[in-house]
Amino acid sequence: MDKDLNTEQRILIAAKKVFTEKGLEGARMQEIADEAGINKALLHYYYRTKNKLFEAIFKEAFDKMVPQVMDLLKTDLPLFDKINMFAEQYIDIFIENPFIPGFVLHELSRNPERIVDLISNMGIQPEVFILQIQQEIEKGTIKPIDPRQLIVNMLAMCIFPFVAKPILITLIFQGDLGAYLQFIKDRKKAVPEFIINSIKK
Amino acid sequence: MDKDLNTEQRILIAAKKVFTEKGLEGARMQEIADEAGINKALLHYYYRTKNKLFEAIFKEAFDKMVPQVMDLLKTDLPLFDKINMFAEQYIDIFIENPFIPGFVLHELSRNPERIVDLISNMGIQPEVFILQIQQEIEKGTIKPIDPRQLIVNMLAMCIFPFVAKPILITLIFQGDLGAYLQFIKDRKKAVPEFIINSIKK
DNA sequence: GTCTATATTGTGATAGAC
DNA sequence: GTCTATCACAATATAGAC
Repeated sequence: MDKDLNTEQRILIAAKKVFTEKGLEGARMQEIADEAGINKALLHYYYRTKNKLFEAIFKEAFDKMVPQVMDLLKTDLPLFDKINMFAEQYIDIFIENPFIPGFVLHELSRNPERIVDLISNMGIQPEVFILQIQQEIEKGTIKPIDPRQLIVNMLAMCIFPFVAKPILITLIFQGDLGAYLQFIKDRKKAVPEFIINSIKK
Repeated sequence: MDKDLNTEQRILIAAKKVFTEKGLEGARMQEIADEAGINKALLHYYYRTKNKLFEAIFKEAFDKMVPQVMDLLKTDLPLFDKINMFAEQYIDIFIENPFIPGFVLHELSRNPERIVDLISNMGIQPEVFILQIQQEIEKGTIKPIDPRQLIVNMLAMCIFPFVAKPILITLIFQGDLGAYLQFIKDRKKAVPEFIINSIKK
């Protein structure tokens, strides 16, 4: 499996799989080693401790979760265009990495101090987007709304369906995985439509 | 601490605190014992294993997460009334139990088989609510929308702010916990308003 | 760099006195 | 019922040969 990749790459791929699915505490070094097709000792050779290996994976996951699409909100595109592109791009990222949202959210809850470090390095300031929303309200283009409520609603509707995947499949899709996946794809259009319907005058 | 409670009650309170904050894998029996003001052996006296104790806690948490408010959706109240009451009651539950959403979602992801058992016992059928939405659409009272998208949006906007608490506090509230809490309270009105604005004609 | 074998530690669980 | 002391095992981590 993946014979053309070097050992370190195989470790990172295996570790990402196991850590994102089971979390720091739930993951076993043995399982990561098996997944990578090597033995435990080699894991410690490349990354001295489990925590060091975890940090490498977590940072990568966090980068997927937070900054990429946030840059979009800082551009000078029209508001409705931003909302459309944001939902589409964000949901696409999670279709490719379905375990990332639950993983990052859970690990941040377990260890909130981490966030300050992670965020201070990257310039994620929602102020620009908030300002844009306020200006649209003043211009009378959209209905009055607390910009922070709007942002959290956007994040919630994009992220939640991945965090709640098992319960949604059972409760709403009667175990039909295909129906769930189609539903997720549909959300790339449905979510921005829902948002824009709510705020447009 | 809590000297008027008996040992079993103290164990359950302590276990709820530790399990919901750290999960099954992250929780330590020693920590639960300390929290309850007893020793490890006594935990095993009341609940033979860690898993048994966990199951007791998880079931209670799941009951808070899922059924209570779901009953509301089966009543014959007008649609907009339901949406208002649902958001208010659901968010109130999580204000009282802020760790429940992340806990339940994470543990269900780790062990999805559990869901079928848990749900089969309680009659949580979203069909009634879905039917009501479809009827309102046919009557022309609200805009056309996939009822499942609407339901997931409602759940997402109520639940997500609690799952993402640490990241929201840092990213949106610059570490101001009080602002976050006020924001959550405001959502009891803001969420149903956002939803109804989106679907009403 | 990669392996086998082993050391070390952490933690769930039990034995047995009171 | 509650405690102290201990066991047994699982899991991280290291030593050392190749």
